[in-house]
Amino acid sequence: MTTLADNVELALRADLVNGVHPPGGRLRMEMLAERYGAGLSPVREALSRLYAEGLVSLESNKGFRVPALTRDDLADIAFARGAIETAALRRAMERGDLAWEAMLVSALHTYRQTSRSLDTSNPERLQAWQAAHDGLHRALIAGSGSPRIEQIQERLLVQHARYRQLLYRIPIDFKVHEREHVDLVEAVLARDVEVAVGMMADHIAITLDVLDQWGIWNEAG
Amino acid sequence: MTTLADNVELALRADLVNGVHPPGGRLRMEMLAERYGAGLSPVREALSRLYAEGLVSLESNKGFRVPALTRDDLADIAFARGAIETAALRRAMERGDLAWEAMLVSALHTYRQTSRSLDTSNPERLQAWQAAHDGLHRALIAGSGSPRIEQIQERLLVQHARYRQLLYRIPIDFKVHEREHVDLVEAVLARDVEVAVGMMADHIAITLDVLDQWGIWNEAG
DNA sequence: CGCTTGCAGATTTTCGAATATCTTGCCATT
DNA sequence: AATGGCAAGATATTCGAAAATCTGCAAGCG
Repeated sequence: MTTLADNVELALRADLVNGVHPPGGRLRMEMLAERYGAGLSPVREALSRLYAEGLVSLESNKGFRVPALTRDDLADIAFARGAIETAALRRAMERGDLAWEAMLVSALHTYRQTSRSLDTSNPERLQAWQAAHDGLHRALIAGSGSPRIEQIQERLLVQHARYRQLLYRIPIDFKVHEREHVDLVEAVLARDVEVAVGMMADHIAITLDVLDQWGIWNEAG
Repeated sequence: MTTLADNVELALRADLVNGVHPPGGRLRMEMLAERYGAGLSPVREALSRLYAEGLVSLESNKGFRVPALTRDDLADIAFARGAIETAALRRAMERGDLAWEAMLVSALHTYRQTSRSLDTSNPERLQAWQAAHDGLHRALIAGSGSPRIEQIQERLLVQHARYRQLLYRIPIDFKVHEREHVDLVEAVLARDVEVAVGMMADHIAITLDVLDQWGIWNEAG
């Protein structure tokens, strides 16, 4: 049996990623308690965990807030992801076994299928595509065998996901995006370490470049 | 003004690092509340944060525990540190300015002085040396300009610090240890990226090797 | 007119008690 | 002797109210 705080944490994390609580805004305890059907204690515990995860901010005696979305912040996420995921990928390619390869191929397949039937105006399809995309990134480094690296990556992915709201405002060529991943997995399976790591680094850096080109940051923070 | 939960978190983190609460043991709420002079709410909030930080574990309806010290866990910390700190160092060496260099030299000086007057049986001196050592590692990557990388490193350093208890059971050649750091900083200041990054990687890996050689893991977990 | 001061309402933070869950040991049953 | 169930105590979790803190505004003062 899970505790109430666990449930609230889960629901709250999902809502934060989906922009239900506007970035930059306050998170009033009473409002949250009502929304998630719990008392103040479980809500506060959930927020405390999310605070340590970096998904909400906290100022003493002034309560919790949703961090604003800024260019600098996204750049930082991208840099951290680059560091973590390239190191993890390198290690996964050195020690990953057949089971890992199988998982990777499976994740790629799921991603390609959801990518093919993607329709950004259909929330359900979008959700499935996002899950598949993150799943592929998780699978890529799953072979590294490092619980900490996986946890850190997981958290960076969640933080990155908050920025997808912005990304969908501009026309993305999903074909190109899909090709990046297909090529990357191909290099990984060929155990071509330097090429794969390089592609991973480029891929992670691209999101920021795209947003910069479309001048998103004036309107959004 | 800070909140009670903040104070408890701070005190608890220090105690966990210093082994006041035995690894593998339970952390009973009432006992903690008394020890830190607070009610259950602030204690629970502090524990919730530390849980998300990875310093304590939590099982639903069974409370919090101090994670055991195991070889696998230390190996994981070392790997994660290697990934984070080498990437951060590389970037710091590319973009670090004179202010960073000055900070680095200062941190090295403090470390050398405390190292020289080190006496592992003197808690105060030991504490100072530990602080200086961690400070030097923090300074090394401070130039990277990435809040997230710095936070992740900070947390890994804290988790690593729990293992120092074990490290002090064996005779360490602090002269050699000091030399490693001096050489590393020298390479960093010379902006010799590949050499410096390689030294950093080696340095982080060594702790585990040393503990393995002395067969610590049978007695300790 | 501008600045401080203090009050009222809103909100966060903390407490103490109530509730839910787990653990242990005993007893009945097989 | 082993197993299963149950009750009692210990403990974690949650609630509802009290206490502390912040915010905005208006009165008082220079």
